[in-house]
Amino acid sequence: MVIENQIKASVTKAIKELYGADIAPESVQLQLTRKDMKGDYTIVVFPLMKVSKKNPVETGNELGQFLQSDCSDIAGFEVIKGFLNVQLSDAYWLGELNKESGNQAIGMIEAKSDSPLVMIEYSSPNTNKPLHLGHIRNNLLGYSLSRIVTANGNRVVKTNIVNDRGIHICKSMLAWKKWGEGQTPESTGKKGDHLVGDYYVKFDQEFKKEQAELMANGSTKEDAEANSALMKEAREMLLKWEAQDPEVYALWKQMNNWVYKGFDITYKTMGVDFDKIYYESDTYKVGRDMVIEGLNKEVFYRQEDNSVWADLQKDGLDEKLLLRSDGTSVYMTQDIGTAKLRYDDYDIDKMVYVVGNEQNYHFKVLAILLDRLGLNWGKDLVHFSYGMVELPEGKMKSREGTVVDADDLMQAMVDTARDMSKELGKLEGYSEEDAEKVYKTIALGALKYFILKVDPRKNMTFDPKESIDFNGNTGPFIQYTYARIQSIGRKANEKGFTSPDKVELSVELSAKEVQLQKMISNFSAVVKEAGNVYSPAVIANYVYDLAKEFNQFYHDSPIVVEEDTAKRDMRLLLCRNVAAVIKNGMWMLGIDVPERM
RNA sequence: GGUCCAGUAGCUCAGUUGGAUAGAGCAAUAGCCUUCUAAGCUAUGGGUCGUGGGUUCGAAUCCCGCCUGGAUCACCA
Repeated sequence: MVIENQIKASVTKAIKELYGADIAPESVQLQLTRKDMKGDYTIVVFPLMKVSKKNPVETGNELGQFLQSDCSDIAGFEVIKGFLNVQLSDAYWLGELNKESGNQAIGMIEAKSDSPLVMIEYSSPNTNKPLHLGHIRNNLLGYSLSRIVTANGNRVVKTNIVNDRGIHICKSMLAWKKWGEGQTPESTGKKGDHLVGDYYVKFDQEFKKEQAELMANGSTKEDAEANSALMKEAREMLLKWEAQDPEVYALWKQMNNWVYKGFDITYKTMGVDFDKIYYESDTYKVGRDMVIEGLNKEVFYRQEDNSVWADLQKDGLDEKLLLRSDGTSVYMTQDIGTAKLRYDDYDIDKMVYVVGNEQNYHFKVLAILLDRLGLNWGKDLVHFSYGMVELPEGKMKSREGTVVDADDLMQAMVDTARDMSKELGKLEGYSEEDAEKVYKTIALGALKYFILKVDPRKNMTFDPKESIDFNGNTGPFIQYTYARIQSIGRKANEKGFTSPDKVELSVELSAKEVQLQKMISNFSAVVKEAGNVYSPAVIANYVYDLAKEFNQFYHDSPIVVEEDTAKRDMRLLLCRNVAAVIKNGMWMLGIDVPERM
């Protein structure tokens, strides 16, 4: 904010004139005053005692007096212990209010054609089972990040790498072939991803059965695993797939398509999308070529058994396998290939991978390898590393059936939102269809906010009971605040009050009103911060605080019913700006706000 | 064992470029709807900020040791 620089400059000047010392304006410790104290900005006096050679209170008072006469926006000050609290004039805050008047894009910077291009990868599902709670966190974080990065004035490409090949999908295919009796999503009425997931589970069950039988007949665990006929069949299927055996390939395509159709529904419900989707079946060969190229350039080396490695010891890491001795590729190879394709497709300035923190090591290695292979953004790639989602009873385990399915969860949230809304008697006069849209907005708002408000780096506990709560620090609370403001706008219109563009600078402001305007003025700094540290949680917490603040203001300040025209205008404009900030903040979280709820 | 991350109220979480009396929500208790949406507002109780040292005018925040939990160090993805 401009005012901050002004105050810092003024403090610098004061130090020069009062104590004859030179200090750098940036060294002035300036912060927003604690909410429970009087004042707007606080200057920490302690560091200045060295040059003032006086005690903190004296220094503070002298400084305060100087500032008040030097800076016209400063209306008063107060020194408490070693802190100089400066109070800005109402006129200053009203000026700030007028400045953002009618700005729907408040807090957002528009990208230009030469703005940095940021590619964000998220979601990255396997095609052998439906999406679950862990994927939800990934998708919501990725999508929100894309919005935050956009709001910071960058061009953004959202991308998804689909892990569509490998032994896991062969397991589902094999199980379907053996026991599926030709079932399809159409014949069963099941979502394709769930149907395929069922066969993945089926494979595992049959495999376990087989293992138990082998061990009952005297095999050791190791032998049983080595002699598994099922596993052998799955591996053979993978080889056939790699050789593009027509039958296997056709089945693979068919089952993957079922899954994609299912995923599309889930993504749509979740409200996320992608600009460009990559498939591992297209990228793994490119990766192999890249590794061979690196081998020729002697960036990598080949061992006697024909496997290819990267030596990372001078980077403080180990050696890393890139191609198996049989020439097939590993995970790392595929990521190199995907990176190469993206590099060719887009003029990427920055690449962000939204992937769980269990892969920290992988991305550290990937960054080094891409750099060695000459991809300019490789070294600076961002691994947006987020923590796991745990349930109150511990980790999700598919074997124990404790995995929370994404579709089920979202459906349950919508049902709860509907019940709650009907019970509260809201949305009377809405058509069934419109009401249903609002239920969905609230349900998804609750889920998204619940997940995004937590610092992404941390593991989080997901308690279904809590997530479905719509009171307190929740998405619906914020949505409700927005709807409330919209309602005020409608009431004002009914009474014929046009929302003003400018308010008079002579209006007196209450502490709450100043506080609200202060928060609005701070919004763009919050957006910047969120962009710098890649954290939707920063936005989430800010928007919550703002909504909380607004509700307090709302509670004891008449708005539409205020008789004083100037005051009413000021409050109406304040409402409008708060609404715009809430809407934009929520947009950055990928959460919609309803006009009524 | 090496590396990385985390530990804050009964529960879920904020707060770390060092600043004032560590904040919210949930849960509990007590209030507020014949003026703008009560999915709201107000009040009360609840803390050795894992632990022991250190640096400093000042430490939840920085440094070192230790304890606890998690991740990772695969010719798995």
